[in-house]
Amino acid sequence: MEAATQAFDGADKIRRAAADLFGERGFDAVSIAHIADRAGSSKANIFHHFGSKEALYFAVLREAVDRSTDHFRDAMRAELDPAQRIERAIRGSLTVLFEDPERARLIFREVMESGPCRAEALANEVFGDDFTALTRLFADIQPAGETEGTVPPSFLAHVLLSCNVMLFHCHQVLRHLPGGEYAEQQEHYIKMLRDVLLSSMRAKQETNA
Amino acid sequence: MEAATQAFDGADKIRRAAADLFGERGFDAVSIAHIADRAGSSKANIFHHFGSKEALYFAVLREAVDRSTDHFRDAMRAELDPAQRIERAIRGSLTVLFEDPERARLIFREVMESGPCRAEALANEVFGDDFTALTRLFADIQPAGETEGTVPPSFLAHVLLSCNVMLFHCHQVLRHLPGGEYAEQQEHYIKMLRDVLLSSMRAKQETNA
DNA sequence: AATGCCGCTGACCAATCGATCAGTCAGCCT
DNA sequence: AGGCTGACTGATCGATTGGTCAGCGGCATT
Repeated sequence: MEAATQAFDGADKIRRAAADLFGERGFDAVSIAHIADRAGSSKANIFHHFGSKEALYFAVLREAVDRSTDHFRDAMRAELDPAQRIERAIRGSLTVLFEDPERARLIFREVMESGPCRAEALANEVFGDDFTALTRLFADIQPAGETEGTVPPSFLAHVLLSCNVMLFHCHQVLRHLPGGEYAEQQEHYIKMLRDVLLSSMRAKQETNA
Repeated sequence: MEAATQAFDGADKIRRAAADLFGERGFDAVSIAHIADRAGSSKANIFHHFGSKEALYFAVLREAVDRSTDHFRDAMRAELDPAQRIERAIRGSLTVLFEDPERARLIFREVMESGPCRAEALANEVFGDDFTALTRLFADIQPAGETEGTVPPSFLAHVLLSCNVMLFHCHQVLRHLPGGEYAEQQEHYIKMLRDVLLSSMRAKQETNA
């Protein structure tokens, strides 16, 4: 029965429950019993499908990463004027974060905690493509011939992603800060960040020491 | 004996061991036994001094927060030209993060995980003053009379803090990204972020929808 | 009908968790 | 000397942890 979807089989229900719980509370704060309970399954069944808690965590992480990059890539294909393309990139990145918060938290925790060993693998195999795409967007928009003495595109990508990630993780705190109303007005936030990025691209650099 | 400092008493050794471990691995991944071991004390003694694991965590957190705000406040007193004052603010915030990484991680985890309930308290009692000070710095620098239609100072504070926090937490990943060399050249990074902030202040806003 | 496989389970394991306990020891006040 | 306080400890508690195992029932194949 339930022939319509095989995506609702036991292993997948476990994966989704684990993704939610790991995202909310982190690896150590979540027990196999919790996951089994939320998935409507048994502890033993989790080990039957995934072998260990760590293996389940990695399975969930890999799925989250794959899904995120797909969303992100869709978000910036349009060929519009610079301001609109930047807006689109900001909104796209923001959408990736907010439409699946648990998974976003999962990934960021991994980035935070990864030592030098796993960091390089994460950079190459996980975030490299998206960061490169975003960098290229800024490089394309930059007025031709004016690439000397300006803020490099990769740094603008850093600014965009940093502001978005910070807004995502801290908006509950930001909205209570004096002048932090932007944390609740997403469209307003997007326009302000767009202006910051645009003006940074156009201005010539301060060159004093 | 050891009359020079009473800061080396048992409770303080426990606090410092706990700060290191909680910062490295988070609340749930650290056990009382670990802390007692690192502090050269006993499990029971920790409960004698702090009552519970949660109480110890809060004690550590409060101390970390107090120390951070002190450092941050020192970092931007100078009265220089705008570019130098911004540079100073960036470097100050960066110093707070990197000179005591465990404590910085501790605080950021708290911000990430705090639900709506504790978020307001954190904003008012912990980060409010620093954020306000930073916002005022940008407001002061802004060319007088040109405050209309520009990016508001509080958003520039958001940009500054976001970029620094991201650099701090993710620099192991960032340095392996294409164009991410800035993650290892702190002075270069500071100058680029300064340029972004300066040009954002000076430019007039895009006003299209 | 008998077979083997697979998704799944309850009972169970040793280890570890946070927390409590009675009790030791050193220093201080009277 | 005697009483008291506070720092400190080893032993131990019940609960929970990640993980194991024998076995159940349904389903397809032979």
